Amino acid sequence: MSTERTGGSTSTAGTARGERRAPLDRARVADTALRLLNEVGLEGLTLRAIARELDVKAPALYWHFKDKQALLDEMATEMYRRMIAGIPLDPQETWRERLLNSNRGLRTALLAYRDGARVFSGSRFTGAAHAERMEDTLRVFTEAGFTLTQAVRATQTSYLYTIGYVTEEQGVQPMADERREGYDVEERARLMAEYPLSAAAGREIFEDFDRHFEEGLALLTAGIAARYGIA
Amino acid sequence: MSTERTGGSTSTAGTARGERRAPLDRARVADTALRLLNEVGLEGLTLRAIARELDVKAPALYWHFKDKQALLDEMATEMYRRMIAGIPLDPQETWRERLLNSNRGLRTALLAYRDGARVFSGSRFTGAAHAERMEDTLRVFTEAGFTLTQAVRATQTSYLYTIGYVTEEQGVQPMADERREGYDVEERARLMAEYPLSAAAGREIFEDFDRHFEEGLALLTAGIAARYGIA
DNA sequence: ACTTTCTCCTTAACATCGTTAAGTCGCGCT
DNA sequence: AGCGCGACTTAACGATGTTAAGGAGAAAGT
Repeated sequence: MSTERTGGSTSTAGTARGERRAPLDRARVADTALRLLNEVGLEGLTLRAIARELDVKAPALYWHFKDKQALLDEMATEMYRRMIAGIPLDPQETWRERLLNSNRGLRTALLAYRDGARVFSGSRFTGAAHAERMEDTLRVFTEAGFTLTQAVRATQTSYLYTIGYVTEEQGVQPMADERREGYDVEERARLMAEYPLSAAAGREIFEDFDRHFEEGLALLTAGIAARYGIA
Repeated sequence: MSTERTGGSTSTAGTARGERRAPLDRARVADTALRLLNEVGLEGLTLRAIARELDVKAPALYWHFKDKQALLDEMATEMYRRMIAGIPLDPQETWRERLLNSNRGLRTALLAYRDGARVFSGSRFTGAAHAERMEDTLRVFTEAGFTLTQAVRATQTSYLYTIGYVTEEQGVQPMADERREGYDVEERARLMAEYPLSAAAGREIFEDFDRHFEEGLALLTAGIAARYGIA
């Protein structure tokens, strides 16, 4: 989506003439791995599959990454970069807008990749590239009257809610169109016939993810405003 | 912790005399696997290691579980059973107490096992054993004046927050005493010298997990009370 | 111009993993 | 006595992450 493409993509055909393929770098590998992730999912994302996509053999990846986790870390970092590129930062935002926008953007970014939430929460950022946006968000909050402690609590709590939400969401619905088996709402209701409230709750848990995510965010912003006394 | 133990535990010694070992069942396997989880972590929890602990060979587990995921599901279900056993349900509770108690209990239950949150959130309950407690909690909320929709939103949102919180917490601190490398707060502060707010936020993110978890819960309860107009 | 060094990748191999197929051994039943 | 079935074992398969050793070609040194 972002950087240029060079090599032949489809298979093991190799470069056509004697032209040498440009050497890999971490960004190209991470980019390709993210594309592949959407086709095969996290459990299908093997080093050999990634290497094949790059027209290279698996051990070549160890020249650029010390192990698979380091590659996953780079993927998470790239996901984050694309996320903040999709959320332009407006210095005029209120803290509410900032909180809503960042968490909506985070959810969208995670949903953009199959198993995105699991990749993201199982990895750590490489470098300190994420600090700039964090700094700006904390500034928005402190200038709105929050103490730094309150600002961190507010943003961190909603961040963790979003991660938890999307993790669960992608467990039920790996991609926007397909649904994982074993989550038929009606069958669940039949199984829980003895527990009417829980049975009815199925629809509130396994459907309408967009709306329910928003409601959770609304609860959080209401709580932040109420507890910290900032409108 | 809960059921009786029979076989020799330490190694491959086998039963002493001609006495035959009692046949396995799902509960014994799950119990042993949970104990082993704390010693070796999720990535060390192989079928062969579990089998060894049970004085059995790995393929024997396939008599009781269709695959490894089914065993992990049973482990998650057992974690849940032990959790609700640790939180006696008091029908006199207010919705606030119920919400605080269940989420504190959930966090404690997840922290009781290395990688507990990842095991839990990656698995699904076997059967409908969890419905009883869910029903009771929804009853507490609806009798307090919430609509069913509101009750589900309130409990689900805090549930997802807790899962997200502990997942992150165990990423930094796999067990109560040990800390994973790469999370030195002071080194992080030095790396983020250009971003003073973010640097200072480190302490608010990577230390004092108990207190910060509580603060997030407080934000949520405040938000639920405010948005749904129920004291 | 020749050699050395360095970069980036390949080939080969290892230990380990989840999983399946086929066989085994004792127990209860008829 | 023979049979069937429950509960395992032995053997093996393909795949995975990872390491060791080597090799081709560009860059650098003298």
